[in-house]
Amino acid sequence: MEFKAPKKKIQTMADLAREAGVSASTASRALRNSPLISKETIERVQSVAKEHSYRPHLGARNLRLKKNNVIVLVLPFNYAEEEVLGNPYIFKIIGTIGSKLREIGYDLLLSQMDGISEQIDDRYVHAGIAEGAIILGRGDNDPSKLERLVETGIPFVILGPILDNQTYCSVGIDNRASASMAVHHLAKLGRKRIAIVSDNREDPNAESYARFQGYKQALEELGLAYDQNLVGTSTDSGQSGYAAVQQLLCTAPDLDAIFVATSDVVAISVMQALRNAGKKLPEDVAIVGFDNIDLCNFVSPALTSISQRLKDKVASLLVEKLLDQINGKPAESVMLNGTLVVRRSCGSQTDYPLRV
Amino acid sequence: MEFKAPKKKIQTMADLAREAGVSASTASRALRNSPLISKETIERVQSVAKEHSYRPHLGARNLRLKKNNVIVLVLPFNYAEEEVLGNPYIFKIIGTIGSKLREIGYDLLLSQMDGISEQIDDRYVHAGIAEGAIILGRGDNDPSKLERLVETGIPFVILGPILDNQTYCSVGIDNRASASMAVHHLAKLGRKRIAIVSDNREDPNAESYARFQGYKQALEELGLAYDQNLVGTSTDSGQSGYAAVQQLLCTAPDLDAIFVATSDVVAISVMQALRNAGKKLPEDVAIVGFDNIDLCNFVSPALTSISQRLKDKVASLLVEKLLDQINGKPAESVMLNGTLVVRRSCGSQTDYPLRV
DNA sequence: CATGCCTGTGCAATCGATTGCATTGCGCAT
DNA sequence: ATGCGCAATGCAATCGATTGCACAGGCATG
Repeated sequence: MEFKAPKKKIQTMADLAREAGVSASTASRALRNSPLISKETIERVQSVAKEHSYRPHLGARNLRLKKNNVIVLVLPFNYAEEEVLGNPYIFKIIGTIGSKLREIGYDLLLSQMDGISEQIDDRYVHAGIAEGAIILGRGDNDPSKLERLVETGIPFVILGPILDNQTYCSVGIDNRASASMAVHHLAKLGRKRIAIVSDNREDPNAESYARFQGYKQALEELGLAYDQNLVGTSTDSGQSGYAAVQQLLCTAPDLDAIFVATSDVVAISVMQALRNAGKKLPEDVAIVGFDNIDLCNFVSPALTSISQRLKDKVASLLVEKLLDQINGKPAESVMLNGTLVVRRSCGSQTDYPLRV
Repeated sequence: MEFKAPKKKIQTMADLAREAGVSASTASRALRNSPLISKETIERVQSVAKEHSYRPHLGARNLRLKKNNVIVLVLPFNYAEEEVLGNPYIFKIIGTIGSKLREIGYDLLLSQMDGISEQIDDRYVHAGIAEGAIILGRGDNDPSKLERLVETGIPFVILGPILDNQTYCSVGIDNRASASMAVHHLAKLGRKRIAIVSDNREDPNAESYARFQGYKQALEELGLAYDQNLVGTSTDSGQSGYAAVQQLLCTAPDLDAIFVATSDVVAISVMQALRNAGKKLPEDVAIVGFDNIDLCNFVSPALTSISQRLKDKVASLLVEKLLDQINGKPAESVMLNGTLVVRRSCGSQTDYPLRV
């Protein structure tokens, strides 16, 4: 509350105006280079402002203009908990979204929420704190919550798959096609007993469901039989890869490839578990992960993974679509294709070489 | 701008007051359970408010109260760039800080900045957007910038080491002591040729400098000679571990341990590089990293690392110290001790066992 | 000389919630 | 019956920037 002012306290527009010998309205216009004001006045006001390093109070401006240039970024899961591990991916997206928003003069409010819908409305948008929301994934939320959020008229976009009949805008990758691609690749290497590790949600709206469908679809296209014994279960935590491997080696000891549909972090623990069990990678078992995090390059063997082209594309699209809505334009959902980045866990010889 | 109101539009305090048959001031007091207002009126106003799901406009309230319940979290490096990789650690801290702030009714604004000082002041605090700042590390910033920030009177805390004569509050771990601990542990395993990989900043204020000092101090205490050939250089990126190993194997082919002072991610790539060079881990070379990220458990061999007890301690302290300042209390810097988490990269046999 | 127009500037209202002070009405004591 | 005090409520100012409208002065034109 108590600042030591440099000389005289120029805190408000009125102070500034007094110092420059004009009215507050003139000062305001002068700072914004209004054509209504004479050049001399503009220069004088601006130089006084600079001298006293005056900054307009944005809270007051926002109130008057009914604007605020803030969007809220919602993490539906609790990232303070252990599951953080799963997502260098999300972190990158957050950073990129932040940069994009800054470019266009918006600030980013970070929020962790469980019950998505009402809170965004009550606490941020209707409260005049933010103009819209970017939601990073549906988390465990019932899709109906998002439909209710639509009814409030709040602009928002969500990162995630497109559901049937959804009336809002989402940006996501085509999980089904990406998963299929992974399996096709493994088959091309000659693998016949291709397992999947997935978190196996029943929910047809979950990403893992789409990935699982892609797995089955690929098997069918390849003429391979779907075998329940080749299906392993994991959560999002690194440790859960161990359990999945333990299970799979029991039900299908002859497996020769695993598509870890959950995430790269789980895939890394899967590889570790396989090694502990005496398997040679990639000779005995080939692995494909999901997300293409940077660490894929630095584990042994380097991990083949599906890249979601996150950095530019996803973040820009989220921001762009949200702004369209804020500006009253309709925004349609987008589905991106993943790409497969092949590394040595699939027999590629392209690991970083070390010349000694 | 154009919402479809449920029935009548109750957007402002005045609307609500009209609907409840009272004045705006009474309505305002009623919502806040003022003892000045009769019980019946309070109930009536609150029920009307609930019925129309009225929410006060926080921007207006903040303007009036000269408050805003927002703090800005500053990432001094650009996390949108590749270096993100280095820090699952930072991400966890952000999540935990967010939770702590929410508990006490504060929101968190995320900001990426290069020139720290002026921007925080101009854009956020003096502009009435935020009440204070938590700065996650000094980045490449000149310490004088922070001293200038002190002069503005803005409440802030910084995550990082305590510098000599610094007049603001910082929370950090004792890098020197932690590094020393790592080296002592390696020596206890019988290693004699202990190398260090560090980003080797000249800057005596850098964390890496303190860690390097700890390394030298430990060698001295142990009666081991400091050897320039045992010093490798890395940046923060995973890839840089490869170069460091290449260099070290050339200058000191007889090394039997490496303390990777940069980060665990670099340590993981160091291990990978060593393996590619035909070294057996941990038999030929023992490794200790820094940060104790979750992945330490899931690489092979599991990585021994220094834990910064980040989740609770660091985040709470940052928040607590900042709030003290906002409330006018002085806040003193704190230095925490790291702890060494021993895993198999140092010969421990405590990796996750797999029972098949 | 009077009217009109244009350039610059200031007044006052506005955004929405809060709060010091004034006001009303009622009960109780003198 | 008059006055005092207290409980409830409303009025109006406030936070700080913005903007529609009114107004002053200068110059040119009929």
